[in-house]
Amino acid sequence: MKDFDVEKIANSGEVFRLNKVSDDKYKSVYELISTDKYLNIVYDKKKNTYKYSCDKDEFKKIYKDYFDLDTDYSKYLKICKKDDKFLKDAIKYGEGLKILRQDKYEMLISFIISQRKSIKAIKTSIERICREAGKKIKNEFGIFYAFPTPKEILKNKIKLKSCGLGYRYPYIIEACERIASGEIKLDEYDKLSTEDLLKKLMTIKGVGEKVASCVALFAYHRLETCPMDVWMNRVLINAYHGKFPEEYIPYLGVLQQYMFYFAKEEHNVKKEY
DNA sequence: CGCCAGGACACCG
DNA sequence: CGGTGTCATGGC
Repeated sequence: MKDFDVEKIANSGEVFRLNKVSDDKYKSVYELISTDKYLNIVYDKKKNTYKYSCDKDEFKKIYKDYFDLDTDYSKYLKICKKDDKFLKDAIKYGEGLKILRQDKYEMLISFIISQRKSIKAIKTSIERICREAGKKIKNEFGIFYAFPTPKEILKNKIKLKSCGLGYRYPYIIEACERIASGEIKLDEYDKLSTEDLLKKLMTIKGVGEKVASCVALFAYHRLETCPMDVWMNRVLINAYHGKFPEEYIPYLGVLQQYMFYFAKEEHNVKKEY
């Protein structure tokens, strides 16, 4: 399936608990843990198909939406300007990427952790807090750990100090306190405009514009939000002379995902664009 | 060993 | 408002 590529999504920096666990000539196996749910995904290389460990009802109810499978991304990507070689190459390179609909709370904590860390380091840090504070999941594939709820994080404060969180530790504790107390209701932010959503998220200590944008894009599916990290800043300066074209703005978050993935994987931002 | 990582914040002018 | 130093720690 060229319009849905789990391998690329797993490496795209928008989801941190989707990982390849085995790979041979015939198939690749991936594991996804989202909140407290486990999904095993087998990609058949010959048939070019995916097989999932859940039943069809659950897939339809949860994962179709989670992976945004009903959306034809060509409607976003066709706004690429004809003379925009960088985006054209990025779209081709990133074919199969999706903007997922992930859990709001999990994204918030994950991206607070993400600041000044590599994607690899983010993943290990998240796995550690899940192991220290998350519920144990046992199934036919093994033993896994759910993403801890705010209460579970607060209950295991001391253990979390050994998870490589560094200076982000107090940020996470405070965010969890405000969510657990009911002061912050992430679900209610659904009805806010994107501008107000970002403002609300940024009232949380440790959440600046970049982290708020990631949460808005990857959890609230605000496709116009464009997280600007070190890679996207290089893209903006080197390929767009400091300004993205106006017509990109409604879907800049989607386009950004292809640009980010292309730039990060190929390290080619400085070359010829 | 040094450098960078999907940055935020306090402080400054 | 925009610019600067500082903040822990893992990966490479």
